[in-house]
Amino acid sequence: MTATRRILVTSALPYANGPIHIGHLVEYVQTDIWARFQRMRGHECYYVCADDAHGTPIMLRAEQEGITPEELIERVGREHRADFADFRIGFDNYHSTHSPENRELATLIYERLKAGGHITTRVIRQAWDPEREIFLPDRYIRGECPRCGAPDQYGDACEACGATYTPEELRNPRSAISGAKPVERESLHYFFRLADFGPMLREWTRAGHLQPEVANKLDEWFAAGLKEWDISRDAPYFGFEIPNAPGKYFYVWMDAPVGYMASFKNLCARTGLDFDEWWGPDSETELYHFIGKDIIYFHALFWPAMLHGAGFRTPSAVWAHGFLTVDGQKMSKSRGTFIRARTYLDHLDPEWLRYYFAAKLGPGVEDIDLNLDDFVQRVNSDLVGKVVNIASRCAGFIAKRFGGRLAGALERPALHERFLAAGASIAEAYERREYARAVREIMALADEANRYIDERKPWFLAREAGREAEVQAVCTMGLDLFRILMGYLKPVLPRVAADAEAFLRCPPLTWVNIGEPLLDHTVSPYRPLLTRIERKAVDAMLADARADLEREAAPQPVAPGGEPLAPEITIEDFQKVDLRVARIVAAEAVEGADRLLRLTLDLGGPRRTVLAGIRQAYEPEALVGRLTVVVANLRPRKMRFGVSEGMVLAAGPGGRELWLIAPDEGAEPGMRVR
RNA sequence: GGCUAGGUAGCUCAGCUGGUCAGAGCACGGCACUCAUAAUGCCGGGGUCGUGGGUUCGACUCCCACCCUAGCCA
Repeated sequence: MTATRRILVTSALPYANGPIHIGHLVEYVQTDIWARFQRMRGHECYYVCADDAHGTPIMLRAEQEGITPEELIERVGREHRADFADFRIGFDNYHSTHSPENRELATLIYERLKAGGHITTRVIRQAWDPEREIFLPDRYIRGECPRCGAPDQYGDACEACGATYTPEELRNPRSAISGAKPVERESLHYFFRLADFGPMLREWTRAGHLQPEVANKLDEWFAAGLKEWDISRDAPYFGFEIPNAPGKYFYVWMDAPVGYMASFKNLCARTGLDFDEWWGPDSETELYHFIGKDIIYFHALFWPAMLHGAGFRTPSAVWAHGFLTVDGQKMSKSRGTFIRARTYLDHLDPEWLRYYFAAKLGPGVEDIDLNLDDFVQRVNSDLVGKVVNIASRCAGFIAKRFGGRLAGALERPALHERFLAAGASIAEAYERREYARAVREIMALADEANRYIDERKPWFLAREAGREAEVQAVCTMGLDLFRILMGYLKPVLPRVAADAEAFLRCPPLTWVNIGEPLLDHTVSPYRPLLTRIERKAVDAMLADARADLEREAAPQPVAPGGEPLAPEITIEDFQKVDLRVARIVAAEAVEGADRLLRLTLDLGGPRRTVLAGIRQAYEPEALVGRLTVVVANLRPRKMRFGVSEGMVLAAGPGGRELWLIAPDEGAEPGMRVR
């Protein structure tokens, strides 16, 4: 093996305004497997991440919840950490972009870029919400698509026809925050002169730091020309203020990737690592960023340019992956396939999903599909039926007949060697992020191990007198093969591997010690290392996911009292309704009508007769003498039992559940209600 | 609309630079076995490799057009 490498890996920073979902997890699982693999190889490998905590959406969401942004990101950060921990994502550090380290580094990078002449300013015109007094990002302007006329589209693109445009082109634009019509307003913005780094980037993107298909994509962008990048936002904004620029803040995407550095710096403070050794321009360490394909632009252009321009090292590689679909569909809220990490954890074992992702992940940017039927079958047959089964079918003999004692020699050394030899190819697959290939090769070995046991038939030998030693030898061999398989799967299945180590009573498996068989060694009694997935549990999870969404889709103001709000009216509309205080001077049941009471009302002068449908809720006697409110200018309506000259106001769904509206003490009949 | 990636057995996927490349796992059918969380082993059925053209002695593999899916367009 090569000399010890020094490796720092990152996953993209999840945004701190919402929960982790299983789509996010593809990336964290992918990165975690890679980091665990590197550590098993004996390399020095750190895995850091952080919450991406700045920007307009977080500011607005906090406001909506009536808390400060700091409180919001603290709470979401706690949830994120818990979700990751439960999925056994083994971060060495998890930090936040809203941290002193990030402020310091973002500011430093900015100042160095400025000193290098790479920052420029320019006045731009932007949509402004006159009611909320805030500049509106494109996503916060809604209106009709200028091309196809679809209503309620974002300010940058139409979801119906796919057109892209600017917010100014939108028809009938409205602020998504206040509903006000946006106006144009000028503001001084700060720009990063990306084109200054054109030559450097062209070289960097073709120097093996990116996947070939990603490099191809960048060529397109180069061809289109590198534009200046707008890195400032105006107050009010939740983020870091730009030095010497009051009221101007770093755009969230400016300080987000700096969060990688900040998190590592925070780790350095805790562990004594030397930050400069890892981030200095001549660093000899390796730096890898795992990202989703949607944020390639930021990581393959802006980020290397920023780092280079500020005198830091550039990444060894940026690796993009595709998105997750569920049962072939984009994760969809309406289909109930939008599954939160927590919802998954409430019903299913995280190791299952880690395995399934690994079995599907390759080095490219293709999307992967979580097919739930396939998920159940694949995990059950591969992991439970094949791998774990090997231990299970050998352990019984070893425990019952030999008190847990393993034989002193391997029954078939050549097979042991073949399993070890396969490790090179498996390691190469992990290294290249060809996890699907690694898993295929490991499962082929598991098939072989099962064939071996089948061939030697320890259950048959056990019945023959004098062949005990063979039984022990075969099962020892089987457990040796199992141990090697567990070692190869350990990056994917950390919990199962740890339990297997406890069962085998062996030191933590590494790529280095995996070749050392356990001989003349006592193992613990076997306990099932992994159980089968039941389709029922998957369905229960889906039902929960749907319930989550319904809760979310029906937020408080949508249907107060279980009834949607009527269309908006103006104050003029309301003033047409003449509401008056009335005293009920007489009330009697209407003959022949189950629901009606005939009320005689005093409106401070004229008397009115009103037929009210409240009979199931009120006894006539109880109403006499009390005050209520009546619609006094309602056109009289002729009913079967007479003419009703108005309408009394009552709340509730109807029947017995009706409650008359009454003015407070002091109101007099005839007073108008406004 | 432009660009990128992909469309291979019921499902999930391998198939490098054209000539045993038509494959694997799961599912399905039969047999064997019973140590194991009904697990395992052996055998088998099943695909005109998105559609239509073209290049070639020969194409899943190259070229063109079209259809479908996903993503990107700062």
